Order: sequence, then structure tokens, then C-alpha cells
Amino acid sequence: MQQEYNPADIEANVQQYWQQADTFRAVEDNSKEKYYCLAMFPYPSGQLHMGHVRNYTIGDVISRYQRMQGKNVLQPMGWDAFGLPAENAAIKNKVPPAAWTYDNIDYMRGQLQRLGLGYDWERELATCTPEYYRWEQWLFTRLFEKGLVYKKTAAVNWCPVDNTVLANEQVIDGCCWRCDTVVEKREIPQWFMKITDYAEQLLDDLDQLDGWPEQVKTMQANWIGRSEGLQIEFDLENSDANLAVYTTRPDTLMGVTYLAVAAEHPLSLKAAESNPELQAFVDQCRKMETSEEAMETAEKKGVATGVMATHPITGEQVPVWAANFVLMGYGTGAVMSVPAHDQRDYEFAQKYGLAIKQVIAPAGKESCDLSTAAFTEKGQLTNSGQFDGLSSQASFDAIAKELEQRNKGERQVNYRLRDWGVSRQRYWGTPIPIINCPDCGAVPVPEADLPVRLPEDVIVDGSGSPIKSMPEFYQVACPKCGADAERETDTFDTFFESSWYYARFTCPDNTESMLDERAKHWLPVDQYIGGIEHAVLHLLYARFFHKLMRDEGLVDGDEPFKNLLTQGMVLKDGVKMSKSKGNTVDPQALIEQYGADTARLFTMFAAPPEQSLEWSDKAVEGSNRFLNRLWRFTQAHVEKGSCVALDKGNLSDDLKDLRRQIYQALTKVSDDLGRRHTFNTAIAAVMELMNAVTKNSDDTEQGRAVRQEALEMTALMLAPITPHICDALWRALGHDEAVVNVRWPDIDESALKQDKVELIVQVNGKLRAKIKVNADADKDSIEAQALADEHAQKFIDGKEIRKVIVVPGRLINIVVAG
RNA sequence: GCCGGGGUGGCGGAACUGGUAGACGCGCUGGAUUCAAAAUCCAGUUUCUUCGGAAGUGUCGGUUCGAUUCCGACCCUCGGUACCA
Repeated sequence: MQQEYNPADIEANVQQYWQQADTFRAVEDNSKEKYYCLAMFPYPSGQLHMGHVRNYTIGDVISRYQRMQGKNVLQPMGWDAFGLPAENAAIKNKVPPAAWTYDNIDYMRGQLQRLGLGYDWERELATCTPEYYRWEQWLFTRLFEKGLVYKKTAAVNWCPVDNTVLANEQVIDGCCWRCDTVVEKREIPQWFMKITDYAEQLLDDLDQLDGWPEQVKTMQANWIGRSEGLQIEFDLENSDANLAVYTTRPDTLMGVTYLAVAAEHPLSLKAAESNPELQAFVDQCRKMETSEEAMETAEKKGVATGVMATHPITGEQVPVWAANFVLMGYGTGAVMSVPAHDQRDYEFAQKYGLAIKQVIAPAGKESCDLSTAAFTEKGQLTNSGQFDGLSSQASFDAIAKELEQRNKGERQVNYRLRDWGVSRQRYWGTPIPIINCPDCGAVPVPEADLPVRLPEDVIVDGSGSPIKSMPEFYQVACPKCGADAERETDTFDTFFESSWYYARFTCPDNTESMLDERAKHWLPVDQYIGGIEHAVLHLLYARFFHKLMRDEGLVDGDEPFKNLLTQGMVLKDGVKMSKSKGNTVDPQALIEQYGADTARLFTMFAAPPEQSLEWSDKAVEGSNRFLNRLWRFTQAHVEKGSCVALDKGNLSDDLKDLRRQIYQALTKVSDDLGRRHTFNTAIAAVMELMNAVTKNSDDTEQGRAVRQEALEMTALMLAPITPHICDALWRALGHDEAVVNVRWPDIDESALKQDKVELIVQVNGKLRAKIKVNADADKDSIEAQALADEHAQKFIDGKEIRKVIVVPGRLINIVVAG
């Protein structure tokens, strides 16, 4: 054993051993319990950032711990390789996206290996290869046949100067990020997946996910947004057409004083032809961002269309307004407005002088003052004709029945969730496998012709996707009739690739089918780890895909991820590390200076995984200092030669104490690594043990034997977190096998037993004394001992004792008067 | 705007089921070692204090023998918001 801790040597040696012994190769083996641990794969942006280091270390610690539990662990790694940054880099550096991406992958793979992450690299995949994306093309054509995909027009952000579609993040304050032109909305035909057909399952199956954080399930449930309400039809004046609206508050129907439609609603567009003011408003709305956030925070504006609608029960005429807060692609593109009982409608009515009619009265003592705000609580109906006096709840049924009889409405379950638009007008993505024939319409590419390969030798200059101007790509014969036809030149949303990669990792080499029996062996993923920012979209799409694949017979079970851990972000100076803020810390430099084990130890120690992690150079040094201390202490111990066997029955009180601390630490670390995933407290427990061990200077034979035990346990307990140094320590302590193959130690219960325990004595809830009592003492004798304590006496002397509360193993609280 | 988190010493954090607030680490202070420094080791470190204690976990209020933990209202901050991944 070397005198000094030299991480560069140690880490290179151990990593070489793992590679040569094929340690992390995962082979299906029914004799062992399987454990599939997956951390969200990275976008190959160029270099690893601290968020990656944290994410992948968490996964590796869990994987190594489970391996030490004797499980057959699968931990794969791959690349979420399609996406916008490759196109941006291509424009900037004049490199094709493919070359840029593959270079990045090669560099980042090396960085991951240097961190000592135990991946089965045989299973590596990159989503930008035809071997991968051909299978999602295949699935899409299957879904086409099943009617689960369809085409409709939808709005995109359009920059009229660059002549290109912009992502939401490329729109800054309503303007193009590159040329600062005001962005316009443009309606173009796009492919959609019917995720709403699975809305109910996606909601109900959340109940199966006991291993998911409650907050993530809540966010998903709210996102899906199931509601029960009524669809109500309003007849239009001078027209056969009618206007349908959906409401969850039919009890307020009698208070409707106007209707609002989206500016681009056909009704509004038609009215605008003869109304210049409305036309100006429609044009103005066209220059709005498409994001929900922008819509909701924008000032609420509207213009009367001049069209009147007939109230389905009273027959009264109410005006129809065009409003910027009504979304065309959402529900029916129209809403009924009840200013007295909805705050947004109230503010709109105040602004434009529309009528406010109260139809709900408070049932309890809630305040209702319609001169200041809407009354949005439920209550008792008033001013509602035949429904007067009913409760909000009772009126739901009564009004539903009335409307059904009049054929003017029906009950409906509605979801906030919208169908998934998967078309992107970009180059660097999976080509959508559809051919548009002038006679046959949209025709899926036949299986034999898959994959539709994305040409990689292209020039990207920011003026639109290069494949849109490549006849050799898009000119094809219709697979059905042979006529001249055109390929889709749009590509898939990159969430498409990341929605099923977890399954493909089980059989990435299969060239015959999307998945095989190995998927059924390994799935579901036992532990999934990734950023909280993916709580809704990615995780919902992956759950959706799992159900689609299940219905194709490709996988078993309803859900892909049994347990989920959502990690927090890595911050510096309180803000997220990012290139634009210039506050990034390069993991490469960190590893070169201190080694992978220090990088791993610091990221696990600085905060629990679910919280954000504040970067600190000084704390990194502290982590390195601890490893140095551990190394030197072990070295000094080993240097004095081998130890005799431990004689448990023949130890001094101090040594018994020390052994108890060893097994208390082991108890805590086992729970923290296996159940709680609080690696910071596990490390703290090991540090505490080390402090106790270094304080003990018993150099007798038994003293050295206990020290040997403590150091062995420390090497094992830290092995999942800092695997390189622990391998070297374990060997130095006299073992021949690699620590990665050692089983997690058992707890020696006999070492944990204590004769006396310390209890605290409170008087009126304040700490006043500490007493030692026999571990098996009964409540009465504990109480008596507490009352007799001289410190406690000072605070109870001469006062009336009202109550004494004894919490076994913890405390005694003496409640006195005055 | 809406949905979901978070707020505890100078700093990162601990307190797991309502029971000793501040484990562990960083920083700082003092000491040892050194010609000197670095490194290392030892001791101390919430604030105030009349040295008895008192106050204290974003703010205000409540429940309880006892609240960082439960309930209500509010403030600040972070993530998501459907074309960033």
C-alpha cells in the first residue's frame, strides 16, 4: 500500500480491472433477482456538466449497492442524440449535425468512463442511428393503421424574416431570437398522437406507482386534468350553426351574459370580414406567442363580433365576443362567460362594460361583494327561475336534465390533456415515415422500406430544414398506387426517442424487431433517476408509449418505471449552472485535480438527491481531505501488521462502545442507501464513525482487531459511493477479491445491545436534565428517577405537578403549574 | 396566471412516525508542529446574557404537555407550463 493517496493511479488500476473482468456486463439470469437501474440519458451537448455527474453518480451508487445485495443489475447508458442544439452548432461552426453529435458522444463517453460509472457499454445506443429510430418509425406506422395518429392543423411560431419555425425557447419577448422580428402564429398541418385516448388510463394507473414521489403524481394528475361538466349548445342568431361550450359550472348557466370565442375561430374570422376593428384584433392576436404562460399572463382583451347567441334556457340574446384568452386548439374554441362567478370573466366584463348577473348566493358565511370581485364559491341558486333555491350540486343534475330534454347539451367528461403534436419542421430528427400521394392521401411507409434514413451529409444554414429542398429525399413513388408522391419532410418531436429507450436497452442489438423477450425479463425499470424538470412531459410520454407497446404485445405490465427519484439541480451562487450565466464548473478539471472518487463523494455529500445542490470549491476540498485521512489512517493500521481474531466476549467497555458505533453506522448506511436514498446522511454516519475510530488509541491486540473491523466496514459502506479507493483499501486490509464483488455485510445485533440509555428530562417542554436509566426500566421507575433528579428539582420545587409524560427511550416531560 | 417544490447558524445541510434544534462538512478563532509557510493534528464555534438563564427553524396566527415537523393566511424563491432537453 502506497504511503500517499494517489487517486489517478488507484482509479486507473481499478477501472482497468473492471473492464478486463467485464464486471458490469449484464446477462439475463433467472437464478438471481434482476435489478434494472436507469438514469435519464444525456443529450450529447459536448461535455458533461455537474448535473450529469450528480445524476449518474446517484444511479451508480444505487446500482452498486443493489449489486452488493446479490442482485443481477442492469445499468445501461446511451445518447438522446437528436435535437435543436446540433442544428444551432451546425449553423455556428459549419459542421453537419451528425458529425458534431458523434464527436460529442465519443468525448462524453470517455468522461463517463473516467467517473468510474458501472455501465454495461455493450448496450450503448444513440437515438440518431437508423438502427434505433427505424423501430419508432415502425411503431408509428402500426399506430397509423390502428387510427391512433392523425393529421390536423396547429399553430407554430413563425419568423417571417428567417422563414422558419421557431421553438418556444427561441421566441424572446414575442420576437425571433436571431433577427428580433416579431413572431407570428402560423397554422400548418401536423401529425398528432391520440394520447387523449389513454388519458383515463394515464390518470388511473398513477395509483400503481407507489414508488413515485407524491408531488410528481399530483403534477401529472393536474396536467391530465380530468373534469366532469356539461357541453352546452347556444344557437346563433341568423344562422343554422350553433356554438358549443364546455363548462364545469353548469350551476352558473343562468348567469351567462356573453360568450367568448378564440380570435381565429371561424365565427370570429367571418365576422371580421365586415368589421375592421375585429379584423385588427384578429391580426393582433396572430402576433401572440403560443406558450400557455404567455397567453395566461397577457392582458385580457376582446372585441365584440356583433353576433348574438340564444341562451338555451331563457332564450335571451347574449353577445359573442372574440377574446385573446380563448384557445382555438383547446376544447371547442369557445367558452361561456359568467362574470358574477368567475374572476377572469368578471375582470373582462368590468373592462368592457358587460352585464354582471348574480345567480349564486353564499350558502354559508362566505362574503360576497360583487362590486369588488366575483363570487367563485359554490352556494345556492338565485335569479335562476325554475332552479332557484337548489344547491350548486343539485342544480348540476337539474340543469343537465333540462338541457338534455331540450337537446341543447349533455354531460361530458373532459380532460385538460391535449393530443400530442409530434411533427417538427426541423432537420435533425427522425423522419416521419409517411408518403403523401395525390390520390391515396397519407400512406405509411411499408415495413420493408424502413428505416426512412435521414441524410447526414448536409449543410445547415438556418434557412430551414435541408431535407425540405432535397428532391432525392422527398420524391418517391406511392407505395400503394405507384404514382409520383412526396415524403413527409417533417421529423418527430425528440420526446419520441426518449419515450421508449428504456425498453430498447434490454435488447439494443435486435435487428429483427423493436423489442424481444429480454424486454419482458428486465422491465419494468426498478429505479429511474432524473431531473425534476421532466416530472410531467417526458415521464407522461414514456408512460404513454409503454401502454402503446403493451397493446402491441411488446412489453408486459402497465407502467415502465416502478420507482422514481427526481434529482434537484446543481447551483452556483444560488442560480442554476448554465453557459449563458457563465457560472459552470467543469467536471473534467475537478476529476483531474482530485480524482473521480472525490467528485462522487462531494456530489453525494453536499445535499440529498432531491434538493438542489449548491456548488462549493471549499467543500470539494473537504471531501478530498476525508479520503486522504481515511487512506493514511488505514495505511498506518496496515503497516503495523496483521491482527488477531476478534474475541467479542472479551472486550473493554470502550471497545464494546466502538463496536456498537460500527454497527449503528452500518444500520444507518444500509437504510440510507437502500431505502431513503439520502447519501449525504450515509456519508455523515461514516465520517462520524471515522472520528470515533481515530479517537480510540487502544493498541492492544483486541483494540487493533476492532480497528480492523471498523476499517473493513468503512471500505464496504463507502464502496458504492467511492468505489476506486474502497477497492484499494479492501485489498490493503488483506482481501484478495475486488470489493465490487463482495456482499453487503450483515448487522451484528449483539454489538448493538446497550445496558443503559440516556433520557432527557423536560419541565414544561424545556430541556432541564439528562438521566441514565436501565434499558429495560419501566415507566414508573423512570418517572421516579426523573422527579428525583437535582437539576429537574430546581424547576419543580414548590410547584404543583399536573402531569408527567414518559416517552420510552426518549424523554420525560414534567408539566407543572405556574 | 396556473400546477408542484423550497425557505433552519457566517455557508452546504441534519433532526426519518409531533419528543434533546444545529449531526456531518465548510469557514472562522485559538493552540500544537515548523526557521517560516503549506499540509497535518488538537480544542472551540446559533444569538443574547446579570452566567441563573432567555430567545431562536421566512412572516403572522392556531392546535398540543411538547411544533422545523400538523392546520390557516401571507411573503420570498426555484422548477414546469405542451416546439429546450
